[in-house]
Amino acid sequence: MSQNATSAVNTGRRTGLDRDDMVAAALHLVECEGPAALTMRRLAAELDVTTNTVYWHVGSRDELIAELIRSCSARMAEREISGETPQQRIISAARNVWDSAFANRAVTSLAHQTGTTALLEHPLEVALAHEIEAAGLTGEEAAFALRSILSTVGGFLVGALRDESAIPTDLRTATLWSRTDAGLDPATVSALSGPTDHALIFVTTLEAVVTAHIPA
Amino acid sequence: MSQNATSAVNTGRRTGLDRDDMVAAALHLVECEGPAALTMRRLAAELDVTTNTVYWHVGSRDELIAELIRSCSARMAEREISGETPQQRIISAARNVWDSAFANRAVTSLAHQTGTTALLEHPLEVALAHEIEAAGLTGEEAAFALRSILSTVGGFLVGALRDESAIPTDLRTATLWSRTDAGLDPATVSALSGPTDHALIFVTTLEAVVTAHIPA
DNA sequence: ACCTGAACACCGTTCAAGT
DNA sequence: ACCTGAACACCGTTCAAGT
Repeated sequence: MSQNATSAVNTGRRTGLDRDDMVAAALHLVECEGPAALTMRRLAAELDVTTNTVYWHVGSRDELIAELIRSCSARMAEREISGETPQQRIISAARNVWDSAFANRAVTSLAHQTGTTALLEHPLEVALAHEIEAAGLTGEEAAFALRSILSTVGGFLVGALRDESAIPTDLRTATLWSRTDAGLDPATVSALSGPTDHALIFVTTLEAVVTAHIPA
Repeated sequence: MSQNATSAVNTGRRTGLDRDDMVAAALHLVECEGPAALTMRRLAAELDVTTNTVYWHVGSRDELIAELIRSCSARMAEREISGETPQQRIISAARNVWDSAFANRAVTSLAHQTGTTALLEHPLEVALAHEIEAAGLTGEEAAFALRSILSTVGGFLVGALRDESAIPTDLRTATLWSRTDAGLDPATVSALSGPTDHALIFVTTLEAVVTAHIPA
């Protein structure tokens, strides 16, 4: 992809690339072609170096990904919290987690696959924690509310970010329901065979969860 | 692992194995050594055959996994629903999804990684759908309630089934919170740095979601 | 119909060697 | 300090060939 400024071929040393360039190229790869495209060999090819050069700078694939997630973490946290009441502000903060995940779905999927979701969302979670404390909860109570809300967000995100097009037609949720014949109302089966408005059910459920955990 | 009954070495034809044996061995592998252990080569070695033999019987890795999930699906659905009121029975049915996922966490993780969760849980979802209809909801209303409840279950499952020991210490949720210094109450930070009682927050939140979506 | 040997095109990672 | 060539031990999958 990028050629060396110093005319000649990459023989010997000095590519002019550093760790940050590796991470930047990795992010570019993930956002353009998805998490699966991020392989060490592919990244090396993109940078016109050997895989070993990548290894020298980033250590390993896991470290590269951790660094990538870390670098996105701060950027994704730049979101405003709105609302008058504590409950409204908590809902707003939780929606920020949802919105930022959607705005960066490739990176979010990568984090999810590699178990680094907590790292990616931590700044947004801290913001949410502040709003929960502002509502009057601390300690175990605050932790309980935060974890409940975050799990709720996570559940809807998994459903909403799942790439159904990558799944064979006959294994898709809608297909499974359309083939269901277990004495359910045809209208119910029909509704379940159609598309899902993830954002709508998320917001509705989020309000219920927040109302249940946060004193008015 | 298993040797041929017919004395000699596997030269030529007839291993005496069929598609079901492949699926059974795959299940055994997943349950004993986790989803990552399920590779075509590993499975072939376990059965004392060539990878091609596996391919001949199951088609591909994706088909093998789909078949594996399908075979677990029915078995995992054998759960009773208890409770007097519609709400109680819905909560019971939702807990069955949770309980069966825990009882079969290796297979559940595999399904989750391969996008076949819907296939695995479908019978339990059908049972839940029946209880929702028994509560008086049909069509879009029933679908809305079902999807909300299932997403909620899914969110808590992701958190509860995640293998934290596979994540480097400094990327774990607890570690991230213990290092957080953003003006939060020390008691809150301390609580968030400790272990999570997934089952407790799940049950509490589930009740809130069900109450919000199902008329009493 | 059922199975093997050999190969293709990938992975992550490491070692010894070069400048 | 920084980079390459070559290799190791894996993947999923396919092709031609055997019985």
